[in-house]
Formats: sequence, structure tokens, C-alpha cells
Amino acid sequence: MTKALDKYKHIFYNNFGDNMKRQILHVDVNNAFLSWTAVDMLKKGSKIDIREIPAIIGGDETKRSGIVLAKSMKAKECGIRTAETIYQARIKCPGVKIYSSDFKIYREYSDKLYNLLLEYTDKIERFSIDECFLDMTQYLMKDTLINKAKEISKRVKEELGFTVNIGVAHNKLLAKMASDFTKPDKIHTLYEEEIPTKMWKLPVSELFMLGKKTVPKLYNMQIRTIGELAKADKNVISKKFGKHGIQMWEYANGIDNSEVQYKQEKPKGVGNSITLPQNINEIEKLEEIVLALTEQVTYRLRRYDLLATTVNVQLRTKDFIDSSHQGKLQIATDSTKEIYAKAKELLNQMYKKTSEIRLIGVRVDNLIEKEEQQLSLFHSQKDKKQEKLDKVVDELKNKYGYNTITRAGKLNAGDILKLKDIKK
DNA sequence: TCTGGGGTCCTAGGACCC
DNA sequence: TCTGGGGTCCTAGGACCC
Repeated sequence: MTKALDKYKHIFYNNFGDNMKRQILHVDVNNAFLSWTAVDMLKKGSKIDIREIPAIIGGDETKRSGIVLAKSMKAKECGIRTAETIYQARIKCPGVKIYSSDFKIYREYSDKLYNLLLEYTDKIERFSIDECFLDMTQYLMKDTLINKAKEISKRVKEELGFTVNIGVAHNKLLAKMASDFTKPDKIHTLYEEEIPTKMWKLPVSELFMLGKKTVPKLYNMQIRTIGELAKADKNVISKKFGKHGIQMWEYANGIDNSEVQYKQEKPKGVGNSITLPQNINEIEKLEEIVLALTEQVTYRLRRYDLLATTVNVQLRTKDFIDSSHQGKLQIATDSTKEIYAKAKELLNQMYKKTSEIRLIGVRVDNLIEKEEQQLSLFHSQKDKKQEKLDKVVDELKNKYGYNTITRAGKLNAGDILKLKDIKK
């Protein structure tokens, strides 16, 4: 659906009766990573349900990625928050149990949920690994939407073993806000007439897309609740915050004409990054890691049948100073060799001799479909040979697992990256 | 034993062209 | 011997999401 058509959508919908409004559900898994870990442990014979005790899913502190990814209700009661350090979590709640994440399992459960939801509509947008939007407009009228939500909620609990929150509304924004109200295992509606009572009293920080940089600025303008933002002068907000301002004002008023993107879209960029176990200040070692990251990135790129036009290298110093450089490629490519050559060049451009590097990332953007690749004089026999090599390596990786094949001369980098989850 | 990793979108400023 | 302005492309950085 084009943007231009989207613009007139509201006129279209407003000319129909209430029953012709879009019917949107937002399904949100409660404490996804923790719940899914719990279900998986129970399935494997565990005697404890980690949802019932103070528990968190966390990264690995020895690898310097010790942050909280998910928490149980009991852990939340201790004051533990997502994204804070495990160190802090342990201070708040000394007895807290810590479990490591496993994205392979999460993907499995996410797929199970998706397949169940497909029985209700095929217009599903997978907004993240644990959230879906469903467009039910063509399938039912308003009065049965709640019943469908109840049925979904019940079935997920009984058949899959975890709970969800479901938001019921006439657009995505309101459905998402609704699913966030009270948790867990709840269904909330947020129809237009309910906006003042259910949404406007909330602190402005609760509004989708309002983060920690914008909220203090609104506070300075005496705007503390979503209602106050909704009633503020749109022009004033738009002048101060630009495009983002218009969006936040419309969100505060419950306005959102965006469509449920149910068609599987290819990514706009592909990247991998890693926080190093120790800071590194030797360019040779950094280059090795950039090579290993490039291999990961191009492997994924080739699986999407995409070619990259720009390459981006990101660095984070020990003081958390981030920087990045990007560069265009002459010809779109998925070749490890070519993308590595550019990445290496960018790394050397930006690397200062004395910097202690904590994190490195490689990503590619401006992707195009492989079929669209223009026949080019530059696409020589030599390139084709490299292409074949990449393909053979990919096939082996698909067959025997990602880490089977390691390039000679990058043992250190490979060992570091072996510890990471490789995205499918 | 302090602070992840995957993304998307937007903006400001410089280069360059007419 | 004074110093435009519109448009596009590109890059670096920032804000936000889960």
C-alpha cells in the first residue's frame, strides 16, 4: 500500500459505520524470554517454574554482556528493570536466579505462536520476536473481536503453555498501547471513546516512541501526561520536534493510519556486532574480528538473496564513545572478500592508534534484490570464482552448522564469535 | 563483574550541480 | 572582488524500538 493511498485511508474509513473500522489485535507475550525459558525447562523435566520465583534472563557477565533481558514478576517486585546490569539486579535482589538466553528456543516458540495466530487471519505483522499485529477487519465485526481475543488467549495458554496480553482497537497504535496496560494474561480494549479515560491519564513516557531523551523536554514544557500532549498546540510541538513532534502529537490523540504489514519484507540492512571480552587496541586483531563479522553478515545477506551497496563499520571505545564510518561500493555485492575489503578500509580510516575498543560492528545497507543486479563488465571471471567459493562455504554451513567452517588465520576472532548466537 | 545486539527512521551538514 | 539558492546525494550521529 502506497503512502499516498494511506493518506486518504481515514476518509474512506470514516465514511463507513462503526463496523467498517479496522479491527486490530496486538498480541504481546508476557515476559517472553523468561516465560519461554520456563516452558522449555518444564518440558525438559524441571521441577521449578522460574516464573514463580525471583528470576531473570541475562547475558554473560564474563563476556561483559551482563544485562537483564527479561524478569519474572517476583524479580520485578524487587525493583529489577530490563536492560540494567545483572550486578545491579543482584544488589536489589540477592537471591535472584539467573538464566542465560537461547534465541533458538525463542524463535521456536515465536513460530508456534505465529502458526496458531494464522488460524485467525493471514494478515499478521510480526512486529518483533514476541509481538504480532493482526488485521481482523475482513473477518469479523466489532462485537465478536473481543471473543476472538479471548479464544486466542485461552488457546495460547492451554496449547503453548505461556500467557499473552492482547490489545483490541481500531488501529495499531491504540492496540499496542492497550496490550501494555496491566499484565499478565489480560485483554484490554482501547476504542476512540476510551482514549480520555484509559490513555490520557498515563505519564507521557508511556506513549509509544517517546524515549528518555524526549520526555524531559516535554516535562520542561509542563507536559507530563499523554492527555496534556494531546491537548497541546500541534504547531508548537511540531516546531520544537519536527516530524517526530507531529507523530507524537498524533499518537497522543490516538491517530495512526499505518497498515498491518503482513507481507514478509526483506530487511533494509543486515549487521552483526560484538562486545569484545577484553578491550583491544591492536589494529591487526580488530581486522581479524571485522573479517569474522563480515563473514556472518555476508552469509546472512546471501540467504536473503540480497546484495549490499554500502558498508558500515561501528566502533565503541572503552569509554562508550560510539563512532561509525560508511562507504559506498562500486557495484552491489554479497561477496565476503569485497565487503571485507571495504570494511577493512573503513576500520583503518577511523581507528585511532591509542583507542581501546570495546565493541565492533559491521553492517551493510541499501540492499537490492540479487535478480536486479545489473550485468556489468566489472563482473569478471575472477568474481565468479569468488562467488562459487562463497556458495560452497554457505552450503557447508547450512548443512553442518554455522561454525563448521573457519577461515585459516583468524582463530582468535573465530573463537570470540563462536560464543555468539548466529541469527538464522 | 557496570553498561547487549538486532534493527528502522530522521536530521544536519558538506559536496556538487545548475 | 562579490559570495544566491534550489535540488540531490552522501555521511555521521542520534533517537527509538524490542
